[in-house]
Amino acid sequence: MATMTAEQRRSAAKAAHEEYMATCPTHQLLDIMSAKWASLILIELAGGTRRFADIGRALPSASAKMLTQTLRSLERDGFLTRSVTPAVPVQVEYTLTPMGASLIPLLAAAKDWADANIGAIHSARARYDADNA
Amino acid sequence: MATMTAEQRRSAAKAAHEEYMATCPTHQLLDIMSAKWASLILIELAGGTRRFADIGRALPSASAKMLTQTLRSLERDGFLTRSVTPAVPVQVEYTLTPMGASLIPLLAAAKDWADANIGAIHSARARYDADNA
DNA sequence: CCGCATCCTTGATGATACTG
DNA sequence: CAGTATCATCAAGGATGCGG
Repeated sequence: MATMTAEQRRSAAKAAHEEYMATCPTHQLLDIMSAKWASLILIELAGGTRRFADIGRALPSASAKMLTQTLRSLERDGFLTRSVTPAVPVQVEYTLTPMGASLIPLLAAAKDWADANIGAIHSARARYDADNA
Repeated sequence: MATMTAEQRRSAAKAAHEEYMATCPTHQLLDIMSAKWASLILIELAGGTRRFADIGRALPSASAKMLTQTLRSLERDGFLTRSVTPAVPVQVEYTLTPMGASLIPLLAAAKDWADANIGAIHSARARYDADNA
């Protein structure tokens, strides 16, 4: 069989697309930012260096485990730095890197759009739900 | 006991923060956009009206189920409209609403940032993994 | 062609308890 | 203070089959 079946073509297209998805910069960024606490942490750090407990107080609904996990992930990707001060008790401080800081305007733009359109979204949602009651 | 215990204060703060999270426009937008296929669909529709099967071909790695689910969700929130042409077989077309279209520049900004910084992210990741080997 | 229903797997999140 | 470890939960996503 020198030619591919329709099935094979679909399969190849799917594999190629998955490959693309895995490397697409935009999609990778979306993945990073869509972590439940990532954007909140970046916004908190936009106000300056913070200690672990400070972040915990700013985000009371996040468990310590999730804070650690998200902070580690953001550190790994170069959005922030973690510095430990050997004292008793230890002090750990988190600070945005220049790259992390450069993302703040994007978050601000998202906030502006959200503030401007959230009303319309809620209206659309209510209308949709009413029409499909 | 006229005053709250430390435990009660923490609990209250947590409840208040969860309330805030549920109403924060920015966070709601992040929720919508972080649906695995939402941004890809919006980008595809930015090129004009598309039929269901067209979108499926553009995103081969998405199952039909997820396409339907994501499209419904975006329709409900007013990002796009769905119109059915009663024929045999039926034709279903999806088009961005003005609000949906207004989100495209934001996605473009995210893409620009991602393209500019994805290299740095990968470097940071490699360095982090090497340091913690 | 389009989409719903069902079953199932898996990763993300949370609660709790313990350590340097 | 700043985690780590473990267990439990739950919703998102994927596979498959049927129906208008």
